[in-house]
Amino acid sequence: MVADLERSILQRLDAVDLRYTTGRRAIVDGLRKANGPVTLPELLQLVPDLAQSSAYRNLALMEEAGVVRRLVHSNDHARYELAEALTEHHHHLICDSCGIVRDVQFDARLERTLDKAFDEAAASEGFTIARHVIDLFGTCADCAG
Amino acid sequence: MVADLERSILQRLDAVDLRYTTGRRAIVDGLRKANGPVTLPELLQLVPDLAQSSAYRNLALMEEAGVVRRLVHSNDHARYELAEALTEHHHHLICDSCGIVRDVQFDARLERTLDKAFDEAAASEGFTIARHVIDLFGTCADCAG
DNA sequence: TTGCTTGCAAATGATTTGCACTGCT
DNA sequence: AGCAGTGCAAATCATTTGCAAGCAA
Repeated sequence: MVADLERSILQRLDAVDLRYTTGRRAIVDGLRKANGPVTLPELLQLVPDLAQSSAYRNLALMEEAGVVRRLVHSNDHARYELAEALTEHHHHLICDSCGIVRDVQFDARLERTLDKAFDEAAASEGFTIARHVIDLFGTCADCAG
Repeated sequence: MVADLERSILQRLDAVDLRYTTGRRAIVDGLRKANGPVTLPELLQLVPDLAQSSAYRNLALMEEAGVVRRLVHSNDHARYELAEALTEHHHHLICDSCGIVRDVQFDARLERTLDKAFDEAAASEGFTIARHVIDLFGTCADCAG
């Protein structure tokens, strides 16, 4: 499975003439280790010996290459995760109290229902929907304690 | 109806010792006129004679007062709209091509279904959901042309 | 060699803030 | 008078970029 992931990433990078360097591998590994999207400072902790500018630059390049996704929830640090094409469609649970972000998946049946409903709602405004993003805000177990 | 809105805003501002000044009224009117959340430059166009810093400052203050909501979809300008408590629960259609954002509402039945499904999904991660945000990305009628 | 990469330091750009001034109350 | 509100200009801070050096094909 991991080999598949690596191959897929290599393919995407190749397609835009980017090398899969040690630094980029380290970033990908860092993103894989985390169980949710991470901020840049968090990523730098997971991947020591990585220059901040290189992290930013490579995340941007890999975002364009379809390997990484960038999320912006607030005004401070953005968060990064592996692109859905490489993982699985999922959504986010965001704790209002501590700001942590965790992944959640819905079952396929629900996703189908959602897509259908969203398409219909969007049609009335003349939009064609390509994808949806759902953020669930609330309180995490730690903060509820 | 508008009177209700004004009263409600006044109430919220009063609660945190803010005056409902001409400038703030102008901002609120600007937000009401728009049919979707607006960026700061857009707001300044809708409300001439408003200093940029005052716009930012008052939007921030009114956000804290629960009158305004700030949305961040990308790295550039954030977008502002009236808080849902003052309007109606809705979601956003976002055009990948031109970046425009339009409001959409789902019917109450769908919203109930969503809330229930989200609560269940979140429970498995120990989260308690307070609210959800749904962004539908795609192509608007103008860009599809 | 050729060209992609990297780290450092400097630049950028949205947003914020200090301060002196204006205007309610 | 007394204090909230405003505009201007300067400061912040995440992120981006220029550049010279490193490395792989």
